[in-house]
Amino acid sequence: MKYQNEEEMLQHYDSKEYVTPDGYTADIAVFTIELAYKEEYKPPKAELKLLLIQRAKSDKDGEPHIQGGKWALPGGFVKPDETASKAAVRELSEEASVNNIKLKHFGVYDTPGRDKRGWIISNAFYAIVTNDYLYKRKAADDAENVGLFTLKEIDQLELAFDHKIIIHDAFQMIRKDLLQTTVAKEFLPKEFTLSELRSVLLLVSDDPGIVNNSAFVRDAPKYPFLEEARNQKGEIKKTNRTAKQMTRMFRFKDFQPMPSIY
Amino acid sequence: MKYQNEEEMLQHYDSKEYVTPDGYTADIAVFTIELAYKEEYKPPKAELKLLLIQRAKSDKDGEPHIQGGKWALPGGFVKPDETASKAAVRELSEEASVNNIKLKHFGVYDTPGRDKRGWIISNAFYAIVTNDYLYKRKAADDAENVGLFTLKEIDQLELAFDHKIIIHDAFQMIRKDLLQTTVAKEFLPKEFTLSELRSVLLLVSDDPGIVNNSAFVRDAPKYPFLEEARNQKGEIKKTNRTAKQMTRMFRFKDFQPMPSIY
DNA sequence: GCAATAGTGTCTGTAAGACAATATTCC
DNA sequence: GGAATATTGTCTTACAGACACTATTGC
Repeated sequence: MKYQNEEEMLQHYDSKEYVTPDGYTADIAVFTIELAYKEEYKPPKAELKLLLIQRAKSDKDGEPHIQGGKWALPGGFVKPDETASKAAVRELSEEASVNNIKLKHFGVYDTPGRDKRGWIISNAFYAIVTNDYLYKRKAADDAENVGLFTLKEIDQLELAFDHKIIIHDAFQMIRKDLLQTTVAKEFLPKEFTLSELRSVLLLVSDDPGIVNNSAFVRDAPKYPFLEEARNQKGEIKKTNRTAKQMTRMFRFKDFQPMPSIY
Repeated sequence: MKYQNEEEMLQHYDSKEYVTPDGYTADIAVFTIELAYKEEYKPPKAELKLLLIQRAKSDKDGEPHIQGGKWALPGGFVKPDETASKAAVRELSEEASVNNIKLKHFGVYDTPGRDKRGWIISNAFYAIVTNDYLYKRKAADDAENVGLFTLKEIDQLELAFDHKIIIHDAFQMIRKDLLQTTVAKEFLPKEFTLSELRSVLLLVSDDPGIVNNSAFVRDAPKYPFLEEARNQKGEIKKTNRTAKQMTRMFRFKDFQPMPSIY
């Protein structure tokens, strides 16, 4: 027996005796809903868009960049002292100047050959940012350009690596989560009107309980995860940003419902 | 410019210029429901259990094994020519002689320091096997022992790495999926009685629509993802394995419902 | 007053929950 | 007949969907 105990064995453990991955990356599908208040006193028209960056054709030394010119999800290599999730936060800040956002992991992409550089594993996250964050965005070091695209527009683009697949998965995931969890709140201001919430939900559902406006306003106040926004005096807050008539504002309560098919 | 194009650049790309992970593993939470038909003509009593292996204290050369003696999820290193998902299938077959099962990825565990051997990333899957598969199980090379445990029992065990966290996540995930998808079918034979389905659902829900037997049998036949099992003559198949009285059998249709909180 | 959104009322059919009653069958 | 599960029936209340109607307000 060469080693007496686990401590000693660990000192002799050398991972390079085995084949190890060549890289570990985090890619982020940054969703935003453009709540276009085109006219005053109108409920917004929502559009679900994804932020993509166009990869630079070459780096600062003039070397051609892998998959240069193609559009891609923001992301990059995870450093050994961080989790993929932390790397995602860092990359978003570096590449797209996007901060303070909600992240959720939704998949791992590790098909051999997906990246010509070698055995590279990608963790996919989706993030949701409200529109105003994106106004502050700017292209950074290895991003030539940044843009917002609908799923339809993305299908026309040439995408890097297997990002088209990742993006389709991301859209499916956000659709599911919008209906089964309260993530819709990430697309909305803290306090919102029912027509704003409804315009977000209409992106992903044609349930009559949502489409039918009367039914929606009748039932929404009863949802266990919503409550009316009130001021110090206990009065319901109102706004007229979606209609001439002042309308109630709501907020999400800290309650996670568990819908069931049974 | 050193390189003329992407081909040439790739030839010179050397991942070892960067720090890369020391390992990429797949761990599998193998669930099974023991449908104990203790007495004849009784609906089964269901218990949700997880398969764990006890890590060998040392390998065949007598070297101490990392985290030897502790209980752990079956799993192991992913090879460079496979996906984590494929590795999971292989490991299950090798370590626990479990084959032909449904796998679902549910998380990545990459907190620095989670494995003393270095920067090791684990993909977590859950798998569902019906009871009979497990009767064929046997401990293999680096597993000293194999056992089935309830969540309560697991909390008493000493577990390797961060497997206790992974296991808790796995139980949460299976609970959610049982209620929001049709995975329940993986715990059941292809054709089952309503009391068998109900005993599975009772593990994770106290919804009155499930608890109340009359309500359950009244509504279940109307679920869009269930249909009566019929023979060639078009008659509803029946069995008396859960009661003296013959009872209808059902099967899952190929329909994925999308429950909603709105 | 018009247009547009917010919110309420009405009606009908169906679903949910509780629970009673009946049916079947092995022993 | 008894025990145990399966299945149907009853009743009451709640909810869903459709849609008409009222309210508010800037122009």
